[in-house]
Amino acid sequence: MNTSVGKVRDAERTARAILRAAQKIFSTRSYSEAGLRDITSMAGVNPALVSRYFGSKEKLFEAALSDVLDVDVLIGGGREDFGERLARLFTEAGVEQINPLPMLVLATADTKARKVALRLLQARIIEPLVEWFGGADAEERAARLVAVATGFFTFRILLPLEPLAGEVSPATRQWLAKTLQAIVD
Amino acid sequence: MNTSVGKVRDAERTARAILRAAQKIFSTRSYSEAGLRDITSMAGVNPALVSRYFGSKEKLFEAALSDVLDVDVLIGGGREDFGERLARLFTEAGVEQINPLPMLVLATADTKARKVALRLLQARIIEPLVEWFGGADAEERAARLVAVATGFFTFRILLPLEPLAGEVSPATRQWLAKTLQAIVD
DNA sequence: CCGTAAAATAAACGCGGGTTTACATAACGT
DNA sequence: ACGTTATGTAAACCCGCGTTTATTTTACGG
Repeated sequence: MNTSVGKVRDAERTARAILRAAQKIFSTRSYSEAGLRDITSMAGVNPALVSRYFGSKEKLFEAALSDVLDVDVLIGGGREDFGERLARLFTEAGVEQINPLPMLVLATADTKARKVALRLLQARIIEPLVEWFGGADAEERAARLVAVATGFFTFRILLPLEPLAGEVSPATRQWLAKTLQAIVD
Repeated sequence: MNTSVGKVRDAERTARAILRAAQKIFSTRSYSEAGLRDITSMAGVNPALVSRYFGSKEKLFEAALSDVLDVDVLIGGGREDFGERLARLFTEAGVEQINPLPMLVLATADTKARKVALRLLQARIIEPLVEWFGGADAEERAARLVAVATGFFTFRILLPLEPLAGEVSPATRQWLAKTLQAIVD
């Protein structure tokens, strides 16, 4: 048993370090621009370990995205303030933190990442969302929600368009809240 | 003067052929996945001609996107049926045709293409749109519009999410029209 | 202690990318 | 008609990528 910190040899710890680094990198760079050497150097390990612990770059991406996708931040509250809550979440989320939405948008570009993203999005977000919405048009509502959220984030983070990038004005936040709330009602 | 069709040597014609092929390819594949050899083979010419006629892949992308971006399809009509008109445009546009929206979304992934896309979007779409909107919050309205349109198209074409991909239901089209119209009013 | 297996590394491999270079061929002025 | 220039091609170059292989280093049970 080793209780010291630092450069101990621990497979689990190393795999986690790679996963965390991958999540950070994949949140800012596209699948093809995010080099395995970038990720592993951020984690402080050798590129070959990706093969060992995750099998391939694609599998690593899947693990990274899957670990980040969490529907509870969306539906973990009442339906009344749904729009307000999500609008606050989306406008306050910084660029620097790990975020599933940029990862999703960035994934749309690469064929491999796109397949993985669509599958995970369906299973981890859409399906619970449909369950939560209920009703005949639940699928449509869920799709509208992710579409608006993704579009908003695209121009807030990836293509920083001035009124949306940086600090979001109260007016735009209100518009976002209203638009999202309309999807629920 | 050569009036025959086919394999005549005409620099302008060749450059146009490359540009058209580039627009098609860049509408379906990301900047990094769209190989110059794919584009030039579709145009029926040699890859080296990209260097000659456009300077670089990045310049070719810029020319291709610039040629396709057209704000008139957005503002070329009355304000009353703005939402309806755009909703019909966005839901009827097929995957196969050249389309600026997929190009934009796909461009967000690559660093080089992103810079070009943001600059062109600003100059060719946002600014005329702001002019057309008028008023104090014109920038905000323009940004909201492109955000919603882009989000919608992301899940309609690139990440084909079922209720949005393929044939769009009347309910969703109505929702889109209403959402877009609310941005104008 | 020591030997064995796990963990991590270093270096190379194969491949495809954009781009450049050298060469071939068609068009056009004189 | 011919030589010059524009146009197009073929092949190579250089680079970075994901991945594999061979080797070194650490941990742990006997």
